[in-house]
Amino acid sequence: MTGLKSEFLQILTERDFIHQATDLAALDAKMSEGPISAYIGFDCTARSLHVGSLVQIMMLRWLQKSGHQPIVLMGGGTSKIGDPSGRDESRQLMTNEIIADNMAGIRTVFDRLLTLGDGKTDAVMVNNGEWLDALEYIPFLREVGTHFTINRMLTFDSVKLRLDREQPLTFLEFNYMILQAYDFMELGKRYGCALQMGGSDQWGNIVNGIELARRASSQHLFGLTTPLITTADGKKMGKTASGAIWLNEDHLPAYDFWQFWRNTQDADVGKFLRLFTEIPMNEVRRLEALEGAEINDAKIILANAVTALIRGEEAARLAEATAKETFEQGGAGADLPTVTVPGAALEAGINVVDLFVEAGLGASKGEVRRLIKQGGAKLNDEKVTDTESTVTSSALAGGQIKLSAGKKRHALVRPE
RNA sequence: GGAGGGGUUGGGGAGCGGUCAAACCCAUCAGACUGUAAAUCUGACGCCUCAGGCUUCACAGGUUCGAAUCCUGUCCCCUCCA
Repeated sequence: MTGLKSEFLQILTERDFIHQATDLAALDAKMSEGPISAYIGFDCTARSLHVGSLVQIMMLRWLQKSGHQPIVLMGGGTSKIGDPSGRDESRQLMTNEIIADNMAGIRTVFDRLLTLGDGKTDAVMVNNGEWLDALEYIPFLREVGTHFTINRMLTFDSVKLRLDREQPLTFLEFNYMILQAYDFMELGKRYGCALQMGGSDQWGNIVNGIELARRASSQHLFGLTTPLITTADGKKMGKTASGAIWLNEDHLPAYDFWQFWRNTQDADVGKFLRLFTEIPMNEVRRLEALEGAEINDAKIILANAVTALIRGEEAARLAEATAKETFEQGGAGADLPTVTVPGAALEAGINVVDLFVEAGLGASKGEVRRLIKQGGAKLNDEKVTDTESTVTSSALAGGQIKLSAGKKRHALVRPE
């Protein structure tokens, strides 16, 4: 993997972004000659992307930083079909309104991380609905359909997996890979896009696009995939108890986002620093070499860097300060989740159990009772022992009450 | 269209008239140990007015003192044949 000339590919190699690539040498030559355009497709099945897409986003960022043009392809058209890759079951079909709304939400991340505009290396956002929605069936079949054999399509993992498990795969979904291939060809024609990147599960789709473009429009395109990012214990990254780690603030508060990175396992620190931050490699190597409790410093740096990138410097600072105050000084940081209760109600006294549920530290009263019985519930850092006890305004400390469920989950209650 | 098999608490999956809020595994949560890590150990894991009560085993009825378990109908899924 040595001897690469282009800055972009050097960075990607050094930071372990590359899993597979088609003709890396030729791509390297092309990229070191001058700027190219490259794209990554994103599904718009939700209003926000989550950390699962972060590797791809970082790649686009590096691409732009090293002087090339990123194209963010929003799957407005393909979201109406649903990628069967990695899915056992068909996705629900989405309406135009939902898709448009989702695209707007997703856009906010790219606004922050890429420079979008009209300049030579300014990123562009494109919706594949632009060309897919207007396709005419017969002409499409004649232009594109002739280049695909069913024999070959059946060998692709996304298809094979479903068939092997004897699960239904609709004709609609079966067409997904053809449309994605078509996307690549169209982007090549319209924007001079020469490279598609994506997760390793996209390899088949990407290769299809390259072949289609070669046969149907004589373009020479390239593909590159990232490895599947798993945590050290082999789990898919980005899932926690409370759900996905969303990139958008309105889906997941910055404090929780920061905590996610702070709680990275030791073994993953180096990998995450490489993939999700722009910290120079010599610094990364130093940080990942830290041992014992010292590696916690590296985790804080990781959390700060990623949070600053995705949510802004200010959000990162606030989250770190709150964490410091809460965990190291046993206090209550300002950025903790806060719930307000009517002053009068607090005056009269609220049952502890109810208060915990109110604060979102338990899904049901039963859960909170259990928490208390097991000694995991704290009020102003004192263990709650009685499920029947009542909390009144006398518990206010500095105008607020701090509730804790276990060591990591905290919330503030304020009267209003 | 015909013949079978099946739908159980987040996932997987037992149970097949009472001893069933329902084994076990995973996930999750808490406690201990730690470093807001991992591993390990312990406990919990439907809801509530919690030593008691209530609602659950696709849905609607029925049989029975008593049903997740038996019967009938409906919906959904799978396999095989056409």
